[in-house]
Amino acid sequence: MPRRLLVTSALPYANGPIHIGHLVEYIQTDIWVRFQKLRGHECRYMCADDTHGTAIMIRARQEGRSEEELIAEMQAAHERDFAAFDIEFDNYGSTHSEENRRLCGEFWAAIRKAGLVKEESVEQLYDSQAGTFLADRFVRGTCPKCKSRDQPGDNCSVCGHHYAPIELIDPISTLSGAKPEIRSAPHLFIELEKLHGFLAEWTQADEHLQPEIANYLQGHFLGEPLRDWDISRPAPYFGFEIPDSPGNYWYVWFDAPIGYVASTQQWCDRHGEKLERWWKSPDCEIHHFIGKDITYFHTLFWPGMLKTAGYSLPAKVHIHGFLTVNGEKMSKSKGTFVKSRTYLDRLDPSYLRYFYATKLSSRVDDLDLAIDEFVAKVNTDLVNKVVNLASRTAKFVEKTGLSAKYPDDGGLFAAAAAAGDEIAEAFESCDYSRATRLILALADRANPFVEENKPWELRKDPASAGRLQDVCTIALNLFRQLAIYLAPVLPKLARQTGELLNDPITSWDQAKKPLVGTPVAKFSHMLQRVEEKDLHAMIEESKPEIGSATPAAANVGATSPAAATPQADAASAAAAAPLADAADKWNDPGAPLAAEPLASQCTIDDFAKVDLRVARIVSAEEVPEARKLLKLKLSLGGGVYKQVFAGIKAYYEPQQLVGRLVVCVANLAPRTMKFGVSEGMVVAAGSGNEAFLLTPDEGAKPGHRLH
RNA sequence: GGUCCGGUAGCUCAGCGGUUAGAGCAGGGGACUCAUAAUCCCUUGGUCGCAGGUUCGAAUCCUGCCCGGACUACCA
Repeated sequence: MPRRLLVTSALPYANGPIHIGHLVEYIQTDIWVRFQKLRGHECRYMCADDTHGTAIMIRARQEGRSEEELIAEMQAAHERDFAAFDIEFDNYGSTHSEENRRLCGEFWAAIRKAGLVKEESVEQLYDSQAGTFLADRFVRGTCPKCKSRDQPGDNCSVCGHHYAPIELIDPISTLSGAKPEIRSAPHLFIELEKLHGFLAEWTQADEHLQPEIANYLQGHFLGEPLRDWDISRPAPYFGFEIPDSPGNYWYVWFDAPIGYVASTQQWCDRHGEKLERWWKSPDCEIHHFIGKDITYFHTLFWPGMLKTAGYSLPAKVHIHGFLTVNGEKMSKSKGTFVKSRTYLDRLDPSYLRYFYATKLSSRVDDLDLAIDEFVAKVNTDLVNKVVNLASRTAKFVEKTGLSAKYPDDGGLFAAAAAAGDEIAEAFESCDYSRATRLILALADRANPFVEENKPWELRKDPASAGRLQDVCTIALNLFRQLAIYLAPVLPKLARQTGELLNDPITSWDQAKKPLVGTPVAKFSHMLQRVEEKDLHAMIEESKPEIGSATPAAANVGATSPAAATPQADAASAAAAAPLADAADKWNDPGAPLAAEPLASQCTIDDFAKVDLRVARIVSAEEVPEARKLLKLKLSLGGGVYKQVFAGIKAYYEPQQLVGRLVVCVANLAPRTMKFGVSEGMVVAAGSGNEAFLLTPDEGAKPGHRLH
């Protein structure tokens, strides 16, 4: 029984190009859509560019052109990239469309009618020079808590404190450099709390969400009253003006998800379909694929909007994690922030589609692209195993075509056909890593068959011509099964296989019945091996121009030789420890070392990360409620101070510490403790039940670094 | 600090109450030469993070701890 499925990916923002991180989602979704279509379901894939908001407005202004011109250019680039990666939307729209404007009005009217809208005045920073209110990202200033300068508009990078932009001391607009003023303006809010009961139920019911997400929402948001959602922005703003609130615009996150519906509307108009059949029919399943960063919008606001406006709720919101490269966050300076263009210049899109497939599961975990793993997977799995099957047999049957009757293969084809259900289940549940594993296991059975039947020997004897044709018919049918199962992941390989065997791949069930009697086309390579050097070149190309990073690197180099010596000494001393040394008349016992053996070796670079400084304790006080902590104020000289909570209450009296020099870890990430922020650490020797602070020799000054 | 996820072979992972813990890759040995230096056969390698508990039986369930990651921040 065919299902009706409407599938979406999150709308990419029109402010930047598509990169390999975005592609995790579009590839994941496209595989799922292609799988559903291959299974014979009525499935449509909708997406659009997300075009509204301050960022677009500002950028258009900076580039001296209209927003419309900017978003048209970005959209063309996005669509080109998606097409190059074989991501096939049924409709790709824009949130800046008449369909979307009309639907936003419809949703809005319903929300108004349900009594969910209220108006409140909001104070925001206003840049009178640029003539606009400032979103968080366009403001910098001094942190109201720790007083660090030049911090972003939402939270402090030094102490981690969160605040509103208007709390910043000496705020500066990053648009004009002007000092913004505080202005208040009326904003419209949706009172989401009125939908609390519905959302609490919906998020927990019927596996609409992955269990970890449902659980997270319950604990994180639904455990307390839902906050009102500020969905309007005063002019100037690039978006849709709210019909019953002139001068105010819908916030981009209001109109963006409605863009899913608007995109479907465009598709419907083109195909003579009714929107209701997709968005208001209980027979249609709506599936959203999104990244974990926008969970909040898609699992609370959006279902609330749909429910209120009388639209279908999602059958499932599939949430994925982020891409990391070589185990780290994508980084522009490391060149791992690879744009799809840069990738396409050097590599085959099939590689990335396959690699992501082998890494994706139904969970929200981040996904890592490790360069050597990428190369190994693509070459061994796809080229050496899968494509190799065709590559080593097709040319033997170029002249004869496939046998007219499928020969006895000892049950290989039937076994692979039977595996189809399990593979399909894995695709259905978005567990593509499992699907690809199951498929590759089939390839591992097909190659030995070729090995045992030696077509290269059969071809030498004209009397074996029939057997040769049979062996190759079997091998190519086993190959074709793999191509069918991999078709959602590798549409190009499926097309090539269809051409090779003169029978297009259009349905999952084709894997159940052997193909016989068709001509076989001349074989040409289906997929090139991937070269590791191309990946490295791609990463090099993604790095920004050489800039300010150089002095830092030189600095590290300069400290290395000096610091290398003590390390070498420590290592040799440790190695010599078991031997008696005549010069050592102290015979210190081995207990302390034995109690805490040496840590694993570290490099000089590792050591250089830790900035140890001489510091003076200028004040020390008890923290009455704390069992172990003393609150210390350390001076690094020149008026630089650090507040540190040290776990030495049991061993030192505060007054005996004041004035003395100690060694502190000066670049330790600040940590908010129960009694305040600790901005460093004082080093001390000792096991768990004793502590001895270190004091430098005479002459050391606060601020001296330890090398 | 809290919440969630994870820790199984050198690497990526499967197994998630029932023979002696598996696969692929990498490593070692051999075979083959049709194939994109591909393939095939054999093989080395593991106190399943640690410690308790439940059970006839635990990698698997429970508790505590340690480590890694994600999210979040006076807070579920």
